[in-house]
Formats: sequence, C-alpha cells, structure tokens
Amino acid sequence: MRDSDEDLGPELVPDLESRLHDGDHQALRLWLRLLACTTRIEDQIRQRLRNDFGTTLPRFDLLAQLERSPDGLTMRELSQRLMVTGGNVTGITDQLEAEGLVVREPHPSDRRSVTVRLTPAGRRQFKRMAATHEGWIVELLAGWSPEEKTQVYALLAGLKGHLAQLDAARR
Amino acid sequence: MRDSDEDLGPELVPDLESRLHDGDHQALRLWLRLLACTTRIEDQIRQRLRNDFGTTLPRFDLLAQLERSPDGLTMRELSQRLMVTGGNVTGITDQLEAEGLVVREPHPSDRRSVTVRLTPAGRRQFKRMAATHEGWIVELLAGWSPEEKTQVYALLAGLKGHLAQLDAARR
DNA sequence: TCCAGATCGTTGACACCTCAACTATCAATG
DNA sequence: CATTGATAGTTGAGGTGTCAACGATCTGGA
Repeated sequence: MRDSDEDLGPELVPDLESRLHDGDHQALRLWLRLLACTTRIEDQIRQRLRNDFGTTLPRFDLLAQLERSPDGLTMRELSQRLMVTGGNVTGITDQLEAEGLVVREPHPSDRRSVTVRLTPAGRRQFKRMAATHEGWIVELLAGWSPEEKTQVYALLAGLKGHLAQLDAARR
Repeated sequence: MRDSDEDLGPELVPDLESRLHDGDHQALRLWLRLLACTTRIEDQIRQRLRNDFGTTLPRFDLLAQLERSPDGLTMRELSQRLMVTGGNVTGITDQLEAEGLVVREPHPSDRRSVTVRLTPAGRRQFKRMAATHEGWIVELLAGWSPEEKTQVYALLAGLKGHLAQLDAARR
C-alpha cells in the first residue's frame, strides 16, 4: 500500500482526507475520515429534506425535539439539546412560528422564559417527514451490518464519555 | 437499562440523542450519536483555532489543502477537496488573499481558471498552526485506545465506500 | 469555421451559526 | 425591602454555507 488510502471502492474525487501527508498520525487520519463520512451523510439529508419537503435540517431538528416533549421546551432547553446558541434558536423559532408550526407561550412560573410548543399542524408536518427521514438514515448507514452498527455505537459511547470529561474538566 | 442511554460517564445535558424515542431504530440512534461526537470535536477545534490563532476552521482547511499541493490548486479542485461549493471557496480565498496568505495566479493553459497558491507567509502561518492542531486531535480522540482507533478507522472505510457507491449510483 | 454545450469562477440572495451586548426578570443576601 | 449577581431571551454584526444566474472560456462536431 503505497498511498495514504487503502481500497475504498468507487472513490472518485480527493476529499478532506487528501489533506494528509504520508507521515501523518493515526488520530489525524481517523478524524478526517470520521469528518468526511459525517459530512457526506449530513449533506445528503439536507439535500433530501430540501427536495422532498422544502425544509432544512435545523428546522427539522427543532421540530423533532419538540415532538419528544409534548409539554414544550424553553428556548434554553432547545439550544442545549440542539447544541447551538440561543440567538440561533431565536431565529429558527421565528420562522417556524411564522409558518404556524410552533407557538411561543408564556412560561407559567418564570416571566423571563418562553415555552415553545408544537402546533397540531407542526406535529402533522413532522410526522409526515420523520418516517421518510429514518428511511434515509437506514439507507445511508447500510454500509454497516447490524453487528458493525452495534460495534460502532459502543465505540462512540467511549468517545462521547471522553469528550464530556474534557468538557467538564475545562471549567 | 431503562432509558435510551447506557452509562456515558459525566454527561450533563440532554443533547441531540435526546431526540430519540424508546422504540427508535438502530440506524437512527447510531447516526445521532455519530453526529453528536463529530459536532463536539469540531466545535472544540473551532473554538481553539479562534482563541489561539484568531482564525477559523474553513480558512485553516483551505491552507491545509494548499500546503499539500506546492504547485497550487484551482478553485474547482479546492471546492472538491473541501467538499463545499465554488461560491464558498471564492469568499474564503478572497479573505486569505487580502491577508496575504495565498495568491491567485492565472492558469497557464486555461484562461477561465485560476491557480491558488500559498505565499511564504501563508506557509509559515500554516506550519505554525498545524502541529498544535494535531495535538488537539490527539487529545480529543484520546477516548479511544490505538487498537480502537484502528478498528474505527477500518469500519469507517466500509461506510465511506458505501456512501461513494450511493453517490455514484445517483447519476 | 463556427456554433452548441460544457466548464470555470464570480456574484447576489438567503439560511445558518457564533459572539457580544442588551433588557427583563429571578433569586439570594443583607 | 433593596441590592447584587445570575439567568432567559433577543438583537446585530460578521463568517460560513447553499443555490441559481451569469459572463467568459474551452471543446467537439457539423
């Protein structure tokens, strides 16, 4: 094997991994490959959400979080769960509210806070997309057998724990 | 185990994975965990590039690609390698050129095309950052042993091949 | 030769995202 | 109570990203 890539099948175009020198180290190679895979999948999802439903990934994600929480979520909870800033959630919520898919309601006990809730139309719209969306994920991850999926899932648990520790230590 | 999460150590806040219902399927769970891990690492890199070097990830990535190619790259090659659109590369190149880190040169044989090349200052600047950057990656991926890294790297090769096939089939 | 179709890079409109600053409110302490 | 410090949400500026439209150029075939 003379190059930085083993056989990856029908690879057409040099992508992020082509950043690598021959002497680069394991962690960097792994990171770039991880990033390339994740980005490719995410781009596919974005494209299909746009083509099939005329919506975007952040909007879909926000609806998905609300669908999980029938009692609604505050802006703060949304920004934590979506792992984005509050300012960002404000903008996306504005749009979804304008489209009639969510509503802002005053928080019962804290006048600073707002509860965001799915409208019936929002719930309908989300349910319509969710099943299709899961089909896409299944298709895109079909490169792994169920056993491999289990394996990766477990390995990622280890990484996730490590990252949370780093995060916690940095305070 | 009564919930969708096994023990992940010091997890503080419900994140993307909290989108899940108990009945959701393997592929979706796996995807959300994969995305959460990648996003967390990427955010760390962005933050540190900003704090330590006053730059951004896309700028760093573009420099990295050029550093790999001493003869320069066309805008098209850059956009393929970075997996972003041409319009995006135009903007980032504009900035790096204004900062004196890259130059646009006329392409020798195709007057439509432009060759982008690292300036000496750009090369210096990149080298200064690259070593530190790799240290961050090593730190962030330290949740995996070398054997686990090898394992994940191989598993990702399978996924990447599958995605390339899907991509190729869709034409 | 010349022309039809492809390709290269740029532009403008718009969505997404972060950060920092700001207002309003809460909560704890004296 | 009154003050102080923290927290909830919004706003505005600026970088990042997409898409669609465009002008310039290349290319292959009538």
